[in-house]
Amino acid sequence: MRMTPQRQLVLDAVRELGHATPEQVCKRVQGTAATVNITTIYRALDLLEELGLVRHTHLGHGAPTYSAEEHEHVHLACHRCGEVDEVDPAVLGDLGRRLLAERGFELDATHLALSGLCRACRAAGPEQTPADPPQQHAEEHR
Amino acid sequence: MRMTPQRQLVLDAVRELGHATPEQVCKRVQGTAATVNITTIYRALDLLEELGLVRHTHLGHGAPTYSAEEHEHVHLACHRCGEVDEVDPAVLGDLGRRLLAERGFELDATHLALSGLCRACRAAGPEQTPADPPQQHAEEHR
DNA sequence: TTATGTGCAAAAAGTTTGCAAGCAC
DNA sequence: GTGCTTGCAAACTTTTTGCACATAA
Repeated sequence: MRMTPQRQLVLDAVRELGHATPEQVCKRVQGTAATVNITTIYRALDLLEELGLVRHTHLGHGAPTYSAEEHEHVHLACHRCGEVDEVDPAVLGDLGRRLLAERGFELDATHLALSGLCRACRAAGPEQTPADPPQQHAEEHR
Repeated sequence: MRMTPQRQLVLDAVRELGHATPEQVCKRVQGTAATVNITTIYRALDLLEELGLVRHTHLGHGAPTYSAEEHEHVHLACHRCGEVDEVDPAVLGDLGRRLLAERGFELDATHLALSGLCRACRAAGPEQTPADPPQQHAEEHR
């Protein structure tokens, strides 16, 4: 395989964006090279993932996000507002070890987010339907 | 709202299936009432979720799965074979408490799966491309 | 030339929406 | 009749596939 300009742009975009959906990567790449097709983005992401240069994480709702491999931490996704926080995998303590011992399950903590309510949303109270439904804050970004 | 036959069938299906995608729920319901439309399944699932009778969990790949509310545990999803194991939320130990204290993040451990490699896939070894690619065992069920 | 990579169009999968018809009260 | 519910068709979003053309070695 060759590190083509398109693939390099995709890798750069992933590194710069931190986490990004294929759609967002596409936008970014097209800022530099407008003709690059979304198909190429998907293919490049798959390939870069096979090479171990990027990984993807499921944040809960629709699209997975891609990030550079070096960027390794556990994601905390708020299912009220969609905010994603990042924490050191060390917070998991010996969970990985216990799952391995008890269930034979080898945890990859960075691949999926942990879901819950972020500080801001907890502070905002448990109301299900905010009186003034703040746009961009829909449940799970539908 | 009324507990219509369709909605009852959807709820029953979710309870019987344990975890199921909307598609699977639809198949099941149509076993009893063939004319029920997939649209109705989606609407019923949303509604039952608002009522707190079912919840959905993101297992990592495409479709979310629905399960009955009483069915509460942490999911371990294998990203090699797609198997989903279930464990008692107690395995998480004080993780929830620590995240709350350190990050103000209120964990809902049942909403997202933990991802990793199941015992069987670990035993099968780390080969990326099995010599005999077992169908139904694609990475993340693409 | 041979294999690889790209863009485009179309297909596929999953989900949502609009609307007319049906049913409960 | 009024309003909630359903089925159907169509739209939409995200991702994948087929194919012809371009490009590198």
